[in-house]
Amino acid sequence: MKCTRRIGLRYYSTASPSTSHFNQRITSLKNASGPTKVNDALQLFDEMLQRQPPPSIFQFTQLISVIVKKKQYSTALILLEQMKLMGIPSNIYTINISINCHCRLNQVAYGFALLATTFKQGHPPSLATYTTLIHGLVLADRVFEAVELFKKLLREKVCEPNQVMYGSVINGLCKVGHTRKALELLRFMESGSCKPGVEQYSVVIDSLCKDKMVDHALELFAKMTEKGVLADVITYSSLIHGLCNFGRETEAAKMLRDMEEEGVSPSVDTFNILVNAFCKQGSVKDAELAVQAMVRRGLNPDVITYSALIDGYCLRGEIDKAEEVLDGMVKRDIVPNIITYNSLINGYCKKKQIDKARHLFQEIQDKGLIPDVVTYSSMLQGLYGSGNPAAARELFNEMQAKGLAPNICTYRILLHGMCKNSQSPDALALFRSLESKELMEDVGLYNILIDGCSKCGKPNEAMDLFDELCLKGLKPNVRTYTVMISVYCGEGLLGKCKELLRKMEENGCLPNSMTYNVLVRELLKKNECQEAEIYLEEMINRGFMPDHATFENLLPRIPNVGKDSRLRTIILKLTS
DNA sequence: GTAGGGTTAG
Repeated sequence: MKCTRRIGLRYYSTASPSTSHFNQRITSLKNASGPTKVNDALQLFDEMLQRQPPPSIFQFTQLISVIVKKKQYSTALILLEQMKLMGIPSNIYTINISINCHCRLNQVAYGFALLATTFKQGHPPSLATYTTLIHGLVLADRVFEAVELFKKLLREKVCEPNQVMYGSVINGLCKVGHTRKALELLRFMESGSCKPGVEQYSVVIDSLCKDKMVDHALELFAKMTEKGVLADVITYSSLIHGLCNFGRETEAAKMLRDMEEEGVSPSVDTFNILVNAFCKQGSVKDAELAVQAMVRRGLNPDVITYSALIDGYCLRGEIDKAEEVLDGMVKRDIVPNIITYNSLINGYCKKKQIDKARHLFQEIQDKGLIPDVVTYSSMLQGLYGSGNPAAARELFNEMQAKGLAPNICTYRILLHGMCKNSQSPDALALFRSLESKELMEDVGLYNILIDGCSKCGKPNEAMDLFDELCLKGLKPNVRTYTVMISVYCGEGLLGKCKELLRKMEENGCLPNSMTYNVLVRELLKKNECQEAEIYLEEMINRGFMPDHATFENLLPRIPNVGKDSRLRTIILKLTS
C-alpha cells in the first residue's frame, strides 16, 4: 500500500516536473538566511507565475509567507495583486495574508474592509482571520477594541478561540499595562479546555518583568513548569532580560546556565540581552566575555551585538575602541545601521569632537542612511555643547523641514543648549510655542528652564517658572527643589531656602546628595559658615558626602575657623 | 498543517 502511494507520487512528479522542483526551492528558501533571501523569493515567484499551468495556490502562499516573515509587507501585497491579475483565484489563506500585511502597514481599517469582501466572495472568515484582525487592532494601539471584538466573537459564538487568539488578547492587555487582566485571562484558560501554552505564559512573564515584578514572573515561570509546560528560548530570554534590568546579572547568568542544562539553546537574541545589559551598566569587559561565549556556541554576533558594544564603549568615552568594533563588524560583512552610527555620533559629540561628528553625519547620508530623531538630537547636543548655537538652530530647522518630529529628548537638548549659550529668552519662547500637553507638563523641561534662566542671570524668571509649575498642579522633583534652593541662595533668600528644604520633605521628596552639596556650597560662597556647618553635619548624618566642588569651597576655610570649631572638626574628619 | 501569536539595540 505504502509502496503504491510512493510510486503514485513519483509518477505525479514526473508528469509535472515543476511541482517538485518548486517545492524544493521553496523549502530551501524557508531555511535560508541572508540578504539575498527576499530577492531569491521574488525570482522564484516570477518563474512560478510564468509557468503554464501555474503551480498550486498552496505553493504561492508558502512562498509569499517567506516574504511576510522578512517583513516585506508591501512587496507581499504586490505579489498577491499580481496573482490576481494572472487569474489565480484568492482563497481564505491569501486573504488572511493580505489582511495581516495591511495591519502591519498600519491599515487595520483596510483589513476590516477585506473581512467584508470575504463574505461577498463566498469565503467564510476563519479563526485566523479574526485573530489577525485582533492582533492588528493591538498593533494599532486599539487594545480596547481588540478586547471588545474578542468578547463579541465569544458572546455570539462565532468561533471557539484557540491558543493563538487568546494569546493575541493577552498580548494586547499586557501591551497597555493591564498585566493583571492578562493574568486573569491566563487563569481562565487554565480552567478551561484550551490550556495556555508556553507562548501565552511567556507574554505574561515578560510583562511582569517590565512591571518590575520579576519575582512574580519567576513564580509564574515555576508554576508553568509544574503544569508541564516547558519554557523555551523566549521564556528564558524574557526572564534574563527582566533580571538584567534590575541589576540582577548574576541571577541572569545562572538562568542562562539553567536553560542550557534544560536543553534549551540560547539564541543570538538571548546573548544580545546580556551584552546590552553589561554595556549599559558600564562593564563592556563582561559584554565582550558574553560575546565570546556566544561565539563559542557557534552563534554569530549580529548588528545588534556590535551596536551594543559600540554604544558601551562610547558611553565610557572610549571612542577608539568603538571605532575598532565598527571596523571589525564591517570586516565581517555586517552592515552598520543608523542606530550603530548614532552611538558613535553621540560619542563624538560628548567628547566635543564636533568635527568628527559632523563628518560622520555627512558620511552616513552619502551612504544612503537616513538620520532619525536621535541622530539629529545628538548632533544638536554636540553643536550647542561646542558653543555653536547658530549651527544648531539651522540643523533644527533642517530636521523639521524633513518632517522629523522632535521628541521630548530633543526638546531637553534644545532648551538646555539655548540656556547654556545665554539664550534663555529663545528657550522660553520655544517652550511657549509647544502645543503638546505632555511637553507643557513635563517637570524635566521646567527644571532645565528654571536652571537655565537662573544661570542666564534671570532669577526672577526662574522663580516665576517655579510658581507656574506649582500652579499647574505639577509635582516638583528633587532636581526642581535643588535648583530652586540654589536660586534662593544665590539671591540671598536664606529664609526661602530653608522653607523649601522643609517643604520638599513634607511633600515626600527627600533631599539627596546633590541638594546638600548645592546648599552647602552656596552657603559657603555667601560666607554663611554657621549655616553651612549645620547642613554639612545633617548631610553627613544622612550618609551623603561633600563632592569635589564642595570640598574646593571647604578647604580654604580651614585656616580661618577657630581651632575648636565644628566645621574644622568635620573637615578634619573627612580628610583624614 | 499554506494563513494568525510571545523575547531582542541608540
